[in-house]
Amino acid sequence: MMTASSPSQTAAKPAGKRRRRAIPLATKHRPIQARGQDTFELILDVAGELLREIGFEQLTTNLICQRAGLTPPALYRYFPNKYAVLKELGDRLMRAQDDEVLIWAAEGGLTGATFEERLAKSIAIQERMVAVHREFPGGIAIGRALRAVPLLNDLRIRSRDMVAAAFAETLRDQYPNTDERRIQVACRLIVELGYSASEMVVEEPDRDADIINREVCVMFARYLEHFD
Amino acid sequence: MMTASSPSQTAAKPAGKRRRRAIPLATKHRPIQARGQDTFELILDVAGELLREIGFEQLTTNLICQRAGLTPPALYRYFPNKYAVLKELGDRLMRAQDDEVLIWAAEGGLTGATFEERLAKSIAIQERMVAVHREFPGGIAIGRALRAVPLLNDLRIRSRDMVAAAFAETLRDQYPNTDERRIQVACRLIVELGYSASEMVVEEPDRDADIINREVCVMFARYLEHFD
DNA sequence: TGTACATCAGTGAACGCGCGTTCACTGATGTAC
DNA sequence: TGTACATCAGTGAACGCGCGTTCACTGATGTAC
Repeated sequence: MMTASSPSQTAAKPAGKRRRRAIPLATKHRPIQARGQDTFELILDVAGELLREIGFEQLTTNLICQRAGLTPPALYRYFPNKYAVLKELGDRLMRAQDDEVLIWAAEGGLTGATFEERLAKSIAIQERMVAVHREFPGGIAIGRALRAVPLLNDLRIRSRDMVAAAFAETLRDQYPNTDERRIQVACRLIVELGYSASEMVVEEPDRDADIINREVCVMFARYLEHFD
Repeated sequence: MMTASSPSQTAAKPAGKRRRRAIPLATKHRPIQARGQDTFELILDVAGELLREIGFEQLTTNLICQRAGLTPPALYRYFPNKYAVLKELGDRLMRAQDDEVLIWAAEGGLTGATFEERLAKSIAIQERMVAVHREFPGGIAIGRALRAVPLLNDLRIRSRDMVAAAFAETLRDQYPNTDERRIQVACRLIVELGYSASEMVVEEPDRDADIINREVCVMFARYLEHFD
């Protein structure tokens, strides 16, 4: 066997199922002084930049420090590991998305007298989502990481379900006779597919962004037309 | 500076943008004898298993070897690195999906006299996609990796576009007056969202799999109802 | 307005581990005659 | 049907690198009096 670090190895484990160590994600100290807050933000900025350049797999804490002009213990003061950095970035990206959606929902969401009006509102939020994703430094790589890393995926799903719940709230009035569970699933589905479509747009920037945004919204609108 | 491996370092690069080394993905030798083929398959099986257990980030060549009862050079004989293993798995998963869709398309695809008939056909293929994903060892983790690793993402997109092209072929007859570009985008979108929905089902197994499958197909069907 | 002190923030240098990779080698399989 | 040889397949052992992490320390900032 190659590794023998385990002290209490009783019977030779055939090919040990490595215990999935719980990766701590919480930030350690939040900075108190202004200088520390700058460093904290610098680390996140640099991490986003590096994510865009090399992707999250190649990302290491050492590399972040090097680029930021810090020594490792400085980063380590705030983040226990690179996943904590990713989580903070993921939190912020999700929150940025959530905020846009909640504002949009508070302003009426999908309500509109005609099909065209509702469609326009749907396209508006879809385009906002794409914009948020694009403007966020390293947004694409963060989006990918959110799907790929199980721990972060939970984050993504919580955000999506929260948005979906807010969306369901607005639909419930419009479709009072529709089964509650169906409304919920439909909302989760619409939000998930909306995210997918915006990632599709962001990942393939040359390819028909406007058509994709429009068509996916047409899809949602047609679906909701026949929803009850 | 921490690293100084570069011999011809002229002016101190401020914080060197690491050159993204091209990762070789092709398998090296394909095995010739039966024994070698078994080893090749064993490596892939074990890799799939490990992917399911620990995810692709924690996956290492050493770990695959250990679990498979091989020494590293045995793996290294066939695969230059873990990405090559992933690529082979990704190829196979994509091919399994493609095959299902192509068979389905050859058998008529979405054609049907009534809305209900077309919907049923759509649900059938959607459920097949979910099944393929589920039955494939490590399918979930492979799916995630396909999105997260840029090199593999290209693979995914090629597969999707191929499927979309086949799908477009069937739609072209039904909607002779529709703009060609719109047909293409719509097909890419439908395929992408179909994949997303099936991943959603696979990732959250307890949650309303049947409803999700049905609703996403209703969405597509309503959309296509008004497509021309 | 200045001094003493507590706390916050970051440094410099080093560590152990395990990952990817390689080398020279042995053993297994197939084939020519 | 057996032997010699070429090629395929896999081993054992080791390597260098860089990643995550820690230690004891210095310097910066804020605060009490």
